[in-house]
Amino acid sequence: MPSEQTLRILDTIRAVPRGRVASYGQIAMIAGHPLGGGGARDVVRILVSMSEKENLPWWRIVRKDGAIALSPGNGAELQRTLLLQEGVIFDASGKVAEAYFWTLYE
DNA sequence: CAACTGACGATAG
DNA sequence: CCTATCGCCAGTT
Repeated sequence: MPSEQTLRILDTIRAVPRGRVASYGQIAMIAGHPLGGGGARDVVRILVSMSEKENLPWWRIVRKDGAIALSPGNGAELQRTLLLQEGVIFDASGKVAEAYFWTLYE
């Protein structure tokens, strides 16, 4: 069974609005985890192991620089497609514009 | 129960 | 610009 911290992260991920993306560190921060890279690792672990079992919008999670974090051939193309379907645009370098990052204002 | 696994992020060189 | 290293630690096997 997931811990409370895990549940908080799962909940935070589910709270990302459609057509927006969030970074790992951002999720960790909102969920109340220590930053500096360590918190982001939590999000990674949770996504890797639980995104299939839980009902998570894992495709809305990207790296802080806007690039897709997945390795090519491991779902990266799928993630890009899913985001495009939600209206998220990628620039020439394959990154999401900062304007698409979830801001918590809504 | 021990070892392994990671889709990050900051920093230093 | 790039690579290397460290911090962080739940979940899976």
